[in-house]
Amino acid sequence: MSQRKARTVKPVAREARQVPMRDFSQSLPMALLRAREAVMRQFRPSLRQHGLTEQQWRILRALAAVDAIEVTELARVAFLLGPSLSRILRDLEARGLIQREADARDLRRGVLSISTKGLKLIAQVAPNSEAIYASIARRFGARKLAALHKMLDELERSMGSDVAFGGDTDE
Amino acid sequence: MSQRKARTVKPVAREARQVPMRDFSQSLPMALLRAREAVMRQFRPSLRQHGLTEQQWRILRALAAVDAIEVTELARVAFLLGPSLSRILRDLEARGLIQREADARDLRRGVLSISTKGLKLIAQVAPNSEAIYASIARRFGARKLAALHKMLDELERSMGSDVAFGGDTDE
DNA sequence: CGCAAAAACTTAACATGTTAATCATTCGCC
DNA sequence: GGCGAATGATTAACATGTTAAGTTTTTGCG
Repeated sequence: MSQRKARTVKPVAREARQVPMRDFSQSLPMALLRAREAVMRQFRPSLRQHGLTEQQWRILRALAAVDAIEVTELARVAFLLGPSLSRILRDLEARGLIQREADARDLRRGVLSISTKGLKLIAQVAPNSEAIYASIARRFGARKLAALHKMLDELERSMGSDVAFGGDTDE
Repeated sequence: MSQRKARTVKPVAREARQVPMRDFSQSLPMALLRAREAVMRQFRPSLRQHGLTEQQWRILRALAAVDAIEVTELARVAFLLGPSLSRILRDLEARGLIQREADARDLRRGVLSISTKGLKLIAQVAPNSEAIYASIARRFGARKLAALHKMLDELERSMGSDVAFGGDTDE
């Protein structure tokens, strides 16, 4: 037991593990992740039945709300990074769910719109999706839901669009 | 202008696009995603400087808080799916940041612990990370932050561990 | 004992997240 | 007009999310 080199790896002793960090349970990103996952777990099966991922669904919904939209603007609205959006658009276009053409005034810009087929798919998924949302609002409470939305919005605003703390650059 | 087949794809007319869905701005998953991203944007650069991803950091923190832990339990605590965890553990072990051995009583189970090297890395990152967290708490308000945590926890609980609404199975 | 079912991981396969690099087009300016 | 910088979008490369399938070891039980 007092050998200098143990045959099996031994955990570092508790006294040596004292690390200057708050507990995991107080991690804000973790709390947000857990809450979001709990909500998405309700929606995913329904979307999956229709062959859609969460992100694809976001894009279709965003397109259904407008006449046409540019790629960059869609990325902003659907909250997706450019590279992810590029890949998904390629797929959705191949499936005939969306249409795309170049902006005549600026050939760099792509203009997107939803297709009739895409609209039909939305019409199929929407009722179920709305029912799930209603169920969530009922269980959690519409009042509290509104309050939560407000706080999340405030949190986002208070972070600003920049990074607030540089810290030890160290190199 | 009255040709039956336009040479360029035309957006579906507005009247035909009326879809039975609430607006994007009221999407709870979207609000949670945006808030989380706003927060994570503060932490990512610091983690990145030390060659860590968000998930790797979660694992190291979780390991630092205990003597040793099984893979499945770590997945639960760090909120990662098994396959993701498997990959990350392989990488962290190769980098010497964690240790692993098999449970002598049940060879299926892997027992993990953080290494001295891992602890040193945590000690390097933690101060910056804590400073960022403090900055967030200060900007958003400690009171509001606690209230938000409470609501997120309640939301998660109200979703339950199951899916509450079956919906149109349809096939 | 022996063997089918369950449990704990891991691997596989494909979609998305994330940053950096690249490509094509347009803009600003001389 | 022409050319370097800026812009819009895509591609590349690697990490993780997500579901299904596979592997190894245990369990439960006839």
